[in-house]
Formats: sequence, structure tokens, C-alpha cells
Amino acid sequence: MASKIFDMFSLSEENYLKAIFHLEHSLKSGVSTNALAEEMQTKASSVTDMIKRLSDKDLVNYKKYQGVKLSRAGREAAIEVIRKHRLWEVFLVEKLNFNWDEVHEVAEQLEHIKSEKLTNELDKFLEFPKRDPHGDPIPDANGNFNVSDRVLLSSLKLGEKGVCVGVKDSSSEFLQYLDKNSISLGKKIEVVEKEDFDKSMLIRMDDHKLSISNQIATNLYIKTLENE
Amino acid sequence: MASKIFDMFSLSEENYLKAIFHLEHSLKSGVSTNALAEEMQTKASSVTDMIKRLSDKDLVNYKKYQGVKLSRAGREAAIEVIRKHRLWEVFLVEKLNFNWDEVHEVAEQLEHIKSEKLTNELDKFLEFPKRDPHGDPIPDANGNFNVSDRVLLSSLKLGEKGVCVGVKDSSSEFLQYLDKNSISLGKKIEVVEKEDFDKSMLIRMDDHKLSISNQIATNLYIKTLENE
DNA sequence: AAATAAATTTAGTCTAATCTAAAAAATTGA
DNA sequence: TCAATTTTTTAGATTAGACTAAATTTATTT
Repeated sequence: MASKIFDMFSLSEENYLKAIFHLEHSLKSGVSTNALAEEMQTKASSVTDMIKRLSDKDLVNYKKYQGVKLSRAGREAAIEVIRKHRLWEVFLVEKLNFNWDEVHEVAEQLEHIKSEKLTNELDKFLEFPKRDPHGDPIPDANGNFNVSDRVLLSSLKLGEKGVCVGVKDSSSEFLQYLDKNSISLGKKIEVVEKEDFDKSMLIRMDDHKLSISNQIATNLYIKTLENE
Repeated sequence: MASKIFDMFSLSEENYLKAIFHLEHSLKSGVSTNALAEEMQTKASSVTDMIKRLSDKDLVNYKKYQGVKLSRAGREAAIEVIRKHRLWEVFLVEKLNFNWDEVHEVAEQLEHIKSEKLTNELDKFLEFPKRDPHGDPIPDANGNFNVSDRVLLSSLKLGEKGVCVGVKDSSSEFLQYLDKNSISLGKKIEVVEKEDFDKSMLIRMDDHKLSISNQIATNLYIKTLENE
């Protein structure tokens, strides 16, 4: 972690940096004002204001009408926040009996606590977890994290098998749906039917079959199994 | 905990409530604007503003030029913050290898995290501790906590014995002084000499004697031992 | 290449929390 | 008691972060 001399960002700044980071990864491109406004649940004009502040602090590269990109410093700050968020999620589930659908809001608060020692001791206390309860990778103290080779369930072909390794949507509604259908990380899944019409699929899991809508299938990450 | 319907207080409001609570207890009276300004490290005019806001929300009783007192709701809110602060301190020391002189600033941040489940599960995880690392009592989920019968070391008479049970000053400077002299909670102490001139005292602890200045003696809480 | 639509920025307002300086009230003490 | 001092409050300004409405720039269509 290079330039961490003085990491005093406001709560709002940290949330923007995090949102830009996430959007850069899902859109695989620069981030537009509107996209950011949507992500932050705010107005485009507010976003423009904040972008200027972030740009003045060299946390993002910004040219009018051209969207933003994180600078190196901005990316480091964003990753630090994400690291803390995911570590706290592990803590809540592993130590405090939270279900995976209950951790998000609390972790949104805890991720802003500023103490390097706290973060690193928490990491150690949890025995350096590699993934959070939703299967997302946890950056280490240097900001490095594994880019995994997971794919969406919806992209599996007929007959292919895989292990459920993560969720894209981590809303409690979605997670509760998964709970209700006993779909949890680590479960083995095989695609036994694909329906062109509505893109739903029939999967085999444990000893039964289950029909999965496209909306579900596009929000479940799978690691495919080479076998057979 | 009676009226906890909607506990959405700002960070600043929570800090004021906590400060008023502490001042009410140490001053044993209503809290003046200036005292609160001193405690909050801010200006009297800012305090007046905030007091008005708190009064509008019925968290304090306020009459111009008369100082403030916490209302029932204000006291409950303050106690909740204090409960969280102290629980987090225990967590940091017991689970994350923090020394007792390192916990304060981090706990100042953690005390504002809003999640009843988090607080109560943390309490359970720590096995319902009764005291924080500085010997201060931790309120339970209903806001009740033991008012203990501790006294200041400086009030002990010649020959009296006691156990060190808490610190009044929890600055890291003071705590480091105690560490350096092996004074920790639970240690047995006997007053073997009192010096009228500068109010210092000589104490016996473990197998040696130690000279204690008045400043130290007025910041160490002792539970006296009846024996002998 | 205009004309229209969409995205973005600017200008001006608002709120919470702070500040300084000035005014007002309460307290102290000769 | 009443003048001096201290405490407290008011008035007005400031800042971060948000908002609305209007203006401007870019993108899309004909």
C-alpha cells in the first residue's frame, strides 16, 4: 500500500470511491455521472459536485462530460474500504450469528471505521479469510485480491456442472430466496434442462431438481467443474 | 429500554448526549454551557445551538441561561452509546490484542454503529462483561449498570488496603505510566505513608514499595478491603 | 447537418454543524 | 446596590453535501 500517509476521507467520499470502483468493474469502462448517480441513489448534480472534490484531491481523473476513473490513490482508498466491509461481514456471520442476508447494512457502517490496527487485527482474528459470506474476494493488507474465474449460472450449457461460489445480487430478498431453496455457497449444481423461451433452467442439486428463473441464474456465480 | 422506537441521532448529537451524561455524573448537577463546550472541545455558541436542537427533540431539558439536564430519552440514548463504547473496548482488548491505552479512539468511532442486533450479539460473544478494560461498568441491554462503591486512591487513609478497580483518567499517557509501574486492575495496594506537603503517598504493591504522586492517586479507583 | 433528445454541468438554495463578534443576562464583589 | 466581570445567547458567516431548475454540451435521428 503505497501512499497511505493521510487517509482522511469523509464517509461520503469513501462511498463514492467504492461506488466508482464497483462500476468500473461491472461496466469495464469509465464511469458516467448518471451511472454514479444511480448507484449512489442521488442526483447527477450532486455527483458532479462530489466528482470535482474527488478530482481536486487527485482521487479520480475527471474531465468535464467525460466521466471519471479512479486514480491510483483513489483505487487504493476504495479497496481499503471494500476490504474492511468484507472482513466485517465475515466477522458478523462467523462470530456474531448473523445470517448472510443481514450483514450488509451493518457492514456499510463498519467499513468506515478508521484504524489500520483494527483492520489488520480483525483480519488475523478471522484467520485471514479469502472470501466474504457472499463469495466476494477479500483484499489483503496490501490491497491484492484474487480475481477468480467464476461465471454466472446463466452462462452454463446443458449438462455442465459447477459449484456455487458467489452471488452477484446480495440483497436480503435474493439471499432469502436462496436460503428458502437451500442454495448455499459450496453446493454442486448440474444443468439438466434449459428453456429457450424464458431462459429458465432446471438444475440438479443434492438429490432433487429445481427450476431456476433467468433472474436467479444471472445472479449466481459458479465455478465450473471440468470433470466427466 | 422504553422509547427506542426510532433512534436516529446524528454522530454529533450522540457525542453531546454522552458528554452531558458524563458531566452530570462528575459535577453531580446540571451542566453549564461552558462546561459542555470545554468537554466537547468546541465553542459555547456552538453548544447553545446544539442544546436547542436536542431540546427540540426532547432529549434534554433546557431553559436559557440555566444549563441542561438529560431527559429520560436523552439518558437512554447516552447510556446506549456508552454501552457500545465499553463493549467495543472489551472486544478490542480481549479479542484483537489491543492494549488498554489504545482502545479509546477506535471505540469512539465504533460506539456510533447502529444495530441493536450487533450490540447484543457482541455482548453475548464477549460473555456479557460487567466492566470495560478501564474498570468502568458496562450497561446491560436495558440500560442498567452497577454503581460501584469504589473510591479514589487519594482518599485512602494511612494503613488502609484496597484493590485497584478502575481509572478515572483513561488517556494513553496515564495508562502507559501505570503499565510502566506494573499497576493494573486487580492489584492489591496498601498505603504505607502519606506526605502532607505534596499529597504524595507511598504504597505497597506486590513485594515492593512505590511512590505515587497526588495526580496519580486522584485518578485511580480503589475498592477498599475491610480485612485486618 | 440540423433538430431533437439525453446527459452533464452550473447557479442558486437548503440543512447540520461549526465559527467569530457582538449583545444580553447572570453573577460577583467593593 | 450597582459596576465589573463572566457566562450565555444571538446574529451572521462558513463548509460539506445534498437538492431543484436552468443552461450547456454531447449524442442521436432524421
